[in-house]
Amino acid sequence: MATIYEVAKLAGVSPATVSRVFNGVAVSDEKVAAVRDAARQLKFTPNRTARTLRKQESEVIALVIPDIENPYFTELARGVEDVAQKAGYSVVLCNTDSQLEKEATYLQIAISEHMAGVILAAASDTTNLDDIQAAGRPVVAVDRGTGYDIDGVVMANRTAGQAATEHLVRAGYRRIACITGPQLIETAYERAQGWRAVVARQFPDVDPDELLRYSTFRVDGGREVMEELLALPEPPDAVVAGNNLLGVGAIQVLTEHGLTPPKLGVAVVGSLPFTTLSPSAVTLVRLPARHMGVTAAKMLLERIAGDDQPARTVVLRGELQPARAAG
Amino acid sequence: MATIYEVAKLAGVSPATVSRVFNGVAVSDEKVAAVRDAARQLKFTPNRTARTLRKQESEVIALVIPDIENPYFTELARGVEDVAQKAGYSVVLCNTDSQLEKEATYLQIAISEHMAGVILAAASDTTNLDDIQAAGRPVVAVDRGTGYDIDGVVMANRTAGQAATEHLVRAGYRRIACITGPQLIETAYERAQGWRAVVARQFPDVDPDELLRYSTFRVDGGREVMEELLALPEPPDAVVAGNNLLGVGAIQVLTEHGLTPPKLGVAVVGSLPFTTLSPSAVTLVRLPARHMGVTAAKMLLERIAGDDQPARTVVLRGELQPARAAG
DNA sequence: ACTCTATGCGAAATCGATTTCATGATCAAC
DNA sequence: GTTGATCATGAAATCGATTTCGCATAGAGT
Repeated sequence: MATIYEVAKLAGVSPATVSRVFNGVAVSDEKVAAVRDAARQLKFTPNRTARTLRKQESEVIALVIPDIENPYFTELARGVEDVAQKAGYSVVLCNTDSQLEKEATYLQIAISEHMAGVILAAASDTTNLDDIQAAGRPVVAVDRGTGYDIDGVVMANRTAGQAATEHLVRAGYRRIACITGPQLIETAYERAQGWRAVVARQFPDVDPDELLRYSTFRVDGGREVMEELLALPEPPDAVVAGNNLLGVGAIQVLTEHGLTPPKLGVAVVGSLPFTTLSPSAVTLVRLPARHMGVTAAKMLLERIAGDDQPARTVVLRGELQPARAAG
Repeated sequence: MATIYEVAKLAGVSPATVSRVFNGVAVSDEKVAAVRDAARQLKFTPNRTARTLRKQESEVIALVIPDIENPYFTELARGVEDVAQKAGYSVVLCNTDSQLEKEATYLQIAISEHMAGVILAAASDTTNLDDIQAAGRPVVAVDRGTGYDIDGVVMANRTAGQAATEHLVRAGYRRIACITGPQLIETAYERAQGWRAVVARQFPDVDPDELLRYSTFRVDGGREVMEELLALPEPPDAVVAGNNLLGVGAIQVLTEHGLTPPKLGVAVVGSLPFTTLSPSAVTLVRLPARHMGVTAAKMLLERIAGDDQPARTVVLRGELQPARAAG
């Protein structure tokens, strides 16, 4: 690859002038022409590494997420990418598998690669952001909080859990279970709290804890606890799934048991983009994951540009999509 | 962030020695201790940008794919990530949306950021790799060829299409359609060719072109052409879907029409990780996407390490998973 | 005892861009 | 016509690591 020096020599100017041409600083028309010409001839592309080293900032943002195989997060990623790309930034997608150690590694890399900023769906609320804050890199939290006072975009989880449950109540179900993710993950906990509030009000004689299951936010987790629920002496007649993958797992198990929804009512907090049930027999509270990504990316870009207003938290609401009777 | 100079000063050695300590070059025990001590005190992390500039190579590899929202590619990404991460590399995930222009931009970035190599699922077979080859960066093709003589990992697409179709024949279906991706994408074309071979042999009186539909590799594409097929004067009694998303779209439409498989036979080339049909009424030819990622990453790492044997192509076979009778 | 090699280590060059600083030219104002 | 401001431009410093080069010391070989 040609360097700025070679371009300078061919154009008969100094390297400084070449740099100025490419950065929009005032240069006489004739030199601009000469430089552009030389650059074209040599197929010059500025070396981003050198530029980053000198400017102490790169046009790369890190998106750190716990599970790249979850469509919820890829949809989020998609939103981030669209905004970033338009602004001339590229996105490094970092998959942590919910492991704090992997997450810490990626955050270190973000620092030592001088990345412009980080969008983080934290593996846990004990994630340590001291170093990256000390490095002055902006961080925007998505989906979950971080324990730091930083910008964030989250879903209205409690409301979503509530809406899902209420809809099942309206549909006539009387014994509504809930399966959700790890208790330590706030999204899992809050959605369950939404469910709990409705159940406690509507069915005061039911012991909520019997019908509540914490699991992983994965398909196999959903399968496992759904089996447990069905094996109860008095099984539920409906279930609220705390995220998309749990929903998939639960529905799989139900189908295996001949309890295809709506025989047993199912409401999912999240979307099922690849479901083959259609028109859906399942109630969804669709979460605007892509919109979350877009919002977070915009906020991050503002911070990168130097905005230092107090930290903001944006809360996005899910949208109830009621089950239609199966066709 | 502390620099190597500050560490050197605190440890009472030269910056060169600090560098040597961190790169495993011979240094006396006492100086090693002093340097490590100083580094710990200052929380020193080497600046990767400076290192990349000097070494002309970074520990980052680019994974360029056409659709990050397709679980097939995220599974692939997962395989790449696992291998890369273990080898100390991080992965930049670049989503091209099958647009040559976006793809070209990302390839330029890979060059100008001195990335160690690229794993590429090309947007089209006209992708231009001249620049990146001139830059001496290794490229491994995945899923699809590139028109260049480089390492690659592909699926046995024709065989997969054939296996899917043959299974439908064995299951008694007589009028088997095929929906696949854009004709210009070799995976789409080859899978259709597999289908065509079987149909031509088994049902010589059928005009294959009437039952073959090229579309996009997306859910809406599958929906659209499935509707078309059902509207035929003489509709098919089974269909082969050329990838996972087409399969999802097709099954959605079938469900809407009350033709839930196996009423109308469905075989999909690919996996349906988030399907809610279970035990599946759908025949799958599962493609080892993750394995493809692992293989490609290993090949790339070998090239990065300097291996210059002739280009290799690895072909992976799908695995037939017959539909079980619905429970 | 006298080379000869090996080894540890610091000084300085290097990677390729950006940016500061100094210089000379141009032009307006009084 | 002198002063001052503005502007284009080049030389050189800078970002922070790695690496070459050369020197000094230590140990091996004859």
